[in-house]
Amino acid sequence: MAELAPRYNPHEVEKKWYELWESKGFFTPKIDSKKKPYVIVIPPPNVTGILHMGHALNNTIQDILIRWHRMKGEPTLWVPGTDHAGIATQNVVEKKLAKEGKTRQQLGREKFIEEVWKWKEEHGSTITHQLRRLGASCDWTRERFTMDEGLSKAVREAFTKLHKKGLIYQGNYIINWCPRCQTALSDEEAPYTETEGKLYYYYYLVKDSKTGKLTKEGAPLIATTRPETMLGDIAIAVNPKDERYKGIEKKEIYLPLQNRPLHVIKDDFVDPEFGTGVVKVTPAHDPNDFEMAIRHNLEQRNILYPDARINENGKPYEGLDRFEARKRIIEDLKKEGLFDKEISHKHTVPHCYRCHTVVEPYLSKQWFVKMRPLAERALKAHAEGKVKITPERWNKVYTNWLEGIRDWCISRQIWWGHPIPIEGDKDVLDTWFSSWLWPFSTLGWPQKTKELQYFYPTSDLVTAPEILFFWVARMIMAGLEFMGEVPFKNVLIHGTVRAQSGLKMSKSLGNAIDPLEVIDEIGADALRQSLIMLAAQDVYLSKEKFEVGKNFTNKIWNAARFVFMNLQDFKKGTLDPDFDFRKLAPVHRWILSRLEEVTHTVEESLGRFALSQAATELYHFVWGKFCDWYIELVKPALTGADKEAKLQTQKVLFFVLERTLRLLHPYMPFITEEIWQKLREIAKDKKKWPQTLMFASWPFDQKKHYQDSESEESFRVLEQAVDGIRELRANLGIPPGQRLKAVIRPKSDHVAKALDVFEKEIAQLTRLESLEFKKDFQRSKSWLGTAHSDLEVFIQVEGVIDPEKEKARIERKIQECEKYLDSIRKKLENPSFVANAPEELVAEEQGKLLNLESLLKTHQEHLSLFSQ
RNA sequence: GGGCGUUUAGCUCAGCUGGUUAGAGCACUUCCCUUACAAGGAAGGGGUCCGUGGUUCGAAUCCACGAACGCCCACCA
Repeated sequence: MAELAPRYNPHEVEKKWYELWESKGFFTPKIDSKKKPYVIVIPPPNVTGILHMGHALNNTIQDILIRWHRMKGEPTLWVPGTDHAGIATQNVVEKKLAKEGKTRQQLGREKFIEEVWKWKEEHGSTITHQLRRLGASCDWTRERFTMDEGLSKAVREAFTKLHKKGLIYQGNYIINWCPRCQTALSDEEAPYTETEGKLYYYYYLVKDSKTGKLTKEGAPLIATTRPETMLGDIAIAVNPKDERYKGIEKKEIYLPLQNRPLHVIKDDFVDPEFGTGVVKVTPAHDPNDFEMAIRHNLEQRNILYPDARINENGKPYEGLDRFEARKRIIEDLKKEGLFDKEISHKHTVPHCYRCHTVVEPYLSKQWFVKMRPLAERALKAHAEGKVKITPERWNKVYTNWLEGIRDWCISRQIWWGHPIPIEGDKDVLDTWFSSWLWPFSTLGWPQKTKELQYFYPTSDLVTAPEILFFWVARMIMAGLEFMGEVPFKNVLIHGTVRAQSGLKMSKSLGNAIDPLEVIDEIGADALRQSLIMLAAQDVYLSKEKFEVGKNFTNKIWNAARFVFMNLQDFKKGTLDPDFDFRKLAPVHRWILSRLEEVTHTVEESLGRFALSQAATELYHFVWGKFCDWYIELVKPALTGADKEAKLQTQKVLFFVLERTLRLLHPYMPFITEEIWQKLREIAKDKKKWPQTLMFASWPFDQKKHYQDSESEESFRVLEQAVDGIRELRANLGIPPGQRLKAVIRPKSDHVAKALDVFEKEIAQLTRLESLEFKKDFQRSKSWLGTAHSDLEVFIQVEGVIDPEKEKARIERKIQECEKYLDSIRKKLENPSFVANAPEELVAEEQGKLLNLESLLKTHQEHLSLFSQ
């Protein structure tokens, strides 16, 4: 006979079932042309990654959707994989080499790439194993890596196609350059951070027409945040409408320190309000100046080596780091008497998203994708409703970005990545150039595989908002471009997981909670349930927040234990699916009606991606209805002599538990499978059951909606009656075991009728000696009562408590309370106590005060019972 | 400079399209180890739903303005 261990042991259970699921191939869907598949592609985590709470949330959501659809009988595919993460991975391997005293340059390119692959073989599966621990039901037989052969082929194909179409071009442009990683970065990879910087003012030089000498007299004053870039100045610019600088173009302007002649140009870009109204023009080191240089046909003068040291164009500062050069140049300007002032200036500075080094706008030859034509189709598809983003507000963010899209710099000067298939080019492609093909490259594209045909386009994409531009928007463009169809129909954007402090969780900040540690402590199900219940929006995590899930797991386990303990002699197996519920006793009809209701709300909530709401509904059904009321009500029938009543109860317990496990399974796959398998063992029609709960049918059925409003209404009255009696008992200090006589005065005939339905149950739950329903009950002194919306409840206190004595007892308590309160208040009103005592002590006293005040209020209310 | 989000109990947050007395978890108080569960059960205390004004028979919910905090985007040198 099946029974459950006194304690749920997540480790054992999780290992056992996951291995079985995976080894039996349960995660691999069968292609069935008659059925519409449900497909998700995983946002591939970095191959260097280890599972953090963001992943845990993201993948729990996906797994819930996947398991839900799988139970609905749809061929369900979740494609897993990892991303080669160019710069990140290269950094990791370089660090490893550094420990061995080696650099990648010493190794050479080929050897280095070998090292990376070696690293990948050894460590690359860390995160996918961690996903297994979480319970993720990915089809691991289809696991892909963005650098594996098939995907590399897809990348080459995509590049070639776009190149042929003229959508890929090469050119000298200002790009974001990370001097540490020594590579170009896309705009998205160079986020701006607000920085407290300086704005430096200094004079340029003008050639005196008489003496021919260079002087600051009559020369323009210029403001800049990056004085070192003056070494690359080609011109100065003013706004053509700026009256102050009328005729400036006739002057001969020279660059200080290098004493080079500069052009003077007029351009609308210059804002007369900012700084001095004169801009130094440095075409090779500023994107705006670059644009101006093109408009005015100016030379571009590069002054930096790739590592951001000054190059030979910047003599005499050659060899100095950019920030060192800045210092020296300011000093030299001061020496020459040209420096005017510096003021503090808040501005935003781009930083490398990988290493946080200040990014340098840098002129170099790079590859670009012309985005405008791609973006227009993506916008059109979105406008036609082919892709929907949830929550709704992200749709505008998406369209705004596409409308203002700029060309995408796709070449990177690193070694780890897809080589550009153009001869003689040493660059590799941006990592995202492989990820944007993910929804179809993983299914075999450019080959026309049957997988591609069947599973594309995918269904939903689940992701954090951070990569909406990086990834989601680009996938939509790629899908339309290469497949002629959007890659997914829905994008679900979930909240960001943060530490309690509001900061992003990160290892380096030491505020991270490791999901695996939590799984070790309380199990994957508890982690999943907690995360989902919390994740209605952004999640601010702390360890205590996992209590909800932990306690819930325990509750489910114990409820199941109770059921099993009472099914020992249960031979009749399952409740027939087409059993007529209406023949059952009201209490059974009630729980079945509630079960049906929760099934519908869960279905409805999942349908609009309100996963957190569905989780909360289930939680309250299991705990608040099934455990707190139904199990309690049903206990006597299970131990009583009425065999028919007992059997009926066993059947319903079995039925409700089994159904509930199915509803919970997407959220808590392990514990539900464990219990469900035990139910399966004792089921009469075991052979009809699927091998796993994963394949049990999802219990929602639109056509068969069982609702029993009569028993539900009666139950609401029962709750009021029971609450009323318990309230009186607790408030009057009557021991729980004390038998009582009670009278209920219903407020209407309707309520009276409802009361009759559950008369026995009311008496049972409140341990009554007798219970009467009297519409015209007149209270005498020996009865005390309380009112609820549909009824009033009275209990006889004569012989149970002495009302006078009880009244006196409460009055005494009130006095004690007041006395204590008084002493605390005095203490807190004493200024020297508040000033000198330790903070904790003061806080403690204040806490006591609040508690006592509430206690006093309670006592006073109890006292009022006697003066009704 | 634009855009978005958040503000509800001591703490962390639910509250979907406006509708009984605004909910949950944790914490707190009192009682209870009742044979599923003390990681539990029962009974409680605690809320001018950020502010102001408006729409409405009715507003935590809708609108306007404002405040605080947070996020995203943007070429002000």
